[in-house]
Amino acid sequence: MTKIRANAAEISDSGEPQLPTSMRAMGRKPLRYLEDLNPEQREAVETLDGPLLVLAGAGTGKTRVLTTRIAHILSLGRARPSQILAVTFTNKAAREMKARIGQLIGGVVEGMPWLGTFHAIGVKILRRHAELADLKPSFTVLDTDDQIRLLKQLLGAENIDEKRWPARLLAAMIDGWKNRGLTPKRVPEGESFAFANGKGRDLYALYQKRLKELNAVDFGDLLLENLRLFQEHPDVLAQYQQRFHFMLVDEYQDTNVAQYLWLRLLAQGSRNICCVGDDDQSIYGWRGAEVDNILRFETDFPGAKIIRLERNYRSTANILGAASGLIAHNQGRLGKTLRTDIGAGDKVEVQGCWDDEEEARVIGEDIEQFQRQGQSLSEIAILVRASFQMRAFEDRFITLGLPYRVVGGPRFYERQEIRDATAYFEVTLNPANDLKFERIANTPRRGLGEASLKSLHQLARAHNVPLMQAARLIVETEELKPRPRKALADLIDSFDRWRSLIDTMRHTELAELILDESGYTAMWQAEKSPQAQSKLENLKELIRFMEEFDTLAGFMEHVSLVMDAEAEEGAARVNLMTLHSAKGLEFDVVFLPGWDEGLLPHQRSLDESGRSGLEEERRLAHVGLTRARARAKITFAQNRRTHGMWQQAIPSRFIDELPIDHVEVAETQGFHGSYGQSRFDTAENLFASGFYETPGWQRAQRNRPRGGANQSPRAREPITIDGTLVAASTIEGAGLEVGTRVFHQKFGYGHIVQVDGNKLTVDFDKAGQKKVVDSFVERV
DNA sequence: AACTAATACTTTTTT
DNA sequence: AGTATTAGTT
Repeated sequence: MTKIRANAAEISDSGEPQLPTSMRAMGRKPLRYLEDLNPEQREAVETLDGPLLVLAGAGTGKTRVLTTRIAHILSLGRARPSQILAVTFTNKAAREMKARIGQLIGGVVEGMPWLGTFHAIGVKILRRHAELADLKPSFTVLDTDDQIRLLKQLLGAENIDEKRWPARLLAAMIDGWKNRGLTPKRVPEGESFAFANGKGRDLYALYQKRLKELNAVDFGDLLLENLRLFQEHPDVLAQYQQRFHFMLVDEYQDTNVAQYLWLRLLAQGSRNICCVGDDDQSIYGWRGAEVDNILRFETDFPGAKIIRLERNYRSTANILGAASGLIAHNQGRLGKTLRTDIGAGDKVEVQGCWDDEEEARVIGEDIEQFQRQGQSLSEIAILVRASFQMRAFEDRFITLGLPYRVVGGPRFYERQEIRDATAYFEVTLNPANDLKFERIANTPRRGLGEASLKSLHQLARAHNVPLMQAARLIVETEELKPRPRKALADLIDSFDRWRSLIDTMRHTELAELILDESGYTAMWQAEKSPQAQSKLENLKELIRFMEEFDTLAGFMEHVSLVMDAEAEEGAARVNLMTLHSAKGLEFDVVFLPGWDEGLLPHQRSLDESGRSGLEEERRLAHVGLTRARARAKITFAQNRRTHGMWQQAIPSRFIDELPIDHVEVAETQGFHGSYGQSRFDTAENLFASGFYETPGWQRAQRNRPRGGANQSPRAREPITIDGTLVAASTIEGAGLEVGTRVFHQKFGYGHIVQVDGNKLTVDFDKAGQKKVVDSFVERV
């Protein structure tokens, strides 16, 4: 078989003289890279034609399949690098793929122009056809800050009380609509009502209008505008359909509706789309990811082949067994059986603690123990559900003198000083960028306060010109008091001067000049707070990062999309992070603290999304367990401080769902709580008095559909766009529609005013309008 | 415009 | 409880 393929490679090889020599050289070798794959992986790499879904469980070599597949396509000469579309979610994943393809084909991967994040590729396409989207090719991409700032202005102009209707909420709603591929016109009436009594949709439309005026897009637009471009200009779509001979998608379970539609349009060309993902690792439902996308793959892409990667190369049998047993409790899944050859290993440890402090103490001691055994600290991780849990560990590690690092946290580009600095650069390049102008107009303080900016805004709106233009006008008048007037005039002069230097001065020098002359560096130097120093360091780092680009404009293009802090590899440290940021990573030893009911199945997730929320929490737990190679330890606390108040906690139901054979309940030292030796004793005692007794939980249990493993994970109305079925699933709890009279344990009687999937907006007779989950109400 | 007092938050996070 | 943002005061 290898031989036949090798021949095929040679034949097509000669027909494709454009291939780089390194790849051609590879074609002659009998495709050695295939020999390192197991049969399923190999099939996934070699099944090139038609739609393919690779269900890759945790640790089964997902990235390897993806990268080898690309190498394979190239070496067979089935496509040139520029004819392959490969999308990931994060820049990190894209970088890693580039590096690994480089290793495979020997050398740097030049000319994989279409390997990148959804957003990066979206920008690229949109810039090429900006005019068709009513934009100039130089459009800017707004970050979240700008987005909020803009919406605040809009709300102000519309006289909407920002207290009652915060800009953040509107931003989240608009984001949600964009994630679902909804333009303002298509926003359902009912949902529009959820903001400012029905103004939601109009505000969205207004916001889009302002974006166009500013020649800007937000993150959501990158996909949405692409979609519109493709739908309204079939010739453009056809162009890309013909270009992309092969499409590869990483983490398919995380795609949202807009991304899905985008992929589907493009895939109508070659039909060679390969999606890799794991429905059991879908943990981003709350930000628009549709598990249904992966569950429905066969329907969406008729004739699709599905390959399961079930051989795990990461964890011991006990860890895998525990994780598999846990995830088996989920109903809406395609189902996989993970195997490993690594051996049984140690059982998963479970230990109860008195409170979160003891939890940190116990884990700290364990880590020191491992350290004495020669375990590297960088191979140890603590994975928490919520970031507030980190504090107890940080406190403990500081007293122990145990080096640790917090993974995740604010990204480099999101830091205040970086945003300020780039705002200066942006305004230098593009004076019409009002949002950035506003951001730095009075930073550092130069006497341009609220009042001055307000007059400026008025003038800008009256003349329909950018703020910078308005500023030029206003300094010629008596409108402002002398002091702000002078400050503004100086600022305009400065920007003009900086702009005149763009072509002559080296961009890094210019950047330093701008930060110096604007007084921005001086501002931080004058501040004595401990953070000021690190902010100055970050600014230096920013300039260093700029070296990698040729021009200021080139740098700015990348800044909002591609920049993030690189993890400095120093001395070995214990890793502390959330379960979400742990996805895709692996460690020898993993600690999973806080498996408390209400924290690991997070209460809010349960409240807001009912059973699908519970299942997502279970997937989160599963992701946590499968990060471990050799050892995993789960802990829970009996007492936990929630917003200042001590509260009793009970062990997570997930602990009881772990298969007993793979688990060992640890002796608790110094622990004298109300529970005995067995975790089941505990659970039973707590069953009698705790969460499971609440009416909501019981009702949720009762409404839970039985049987049918093929049940969809979520009940909701089908989503259609342009009559295209986008996300259909079975509709449970039928009969719950607008107008239906319902009863709720806590809120009493009311009638439904809006249905959004399993979320209902109910107007209660006594309690007023509330959002509730369908399983918590009863028809009356 | 800058300080202090009061008030409102508090799951997860990428682009 | 603790912080982060905002409103009110000087």
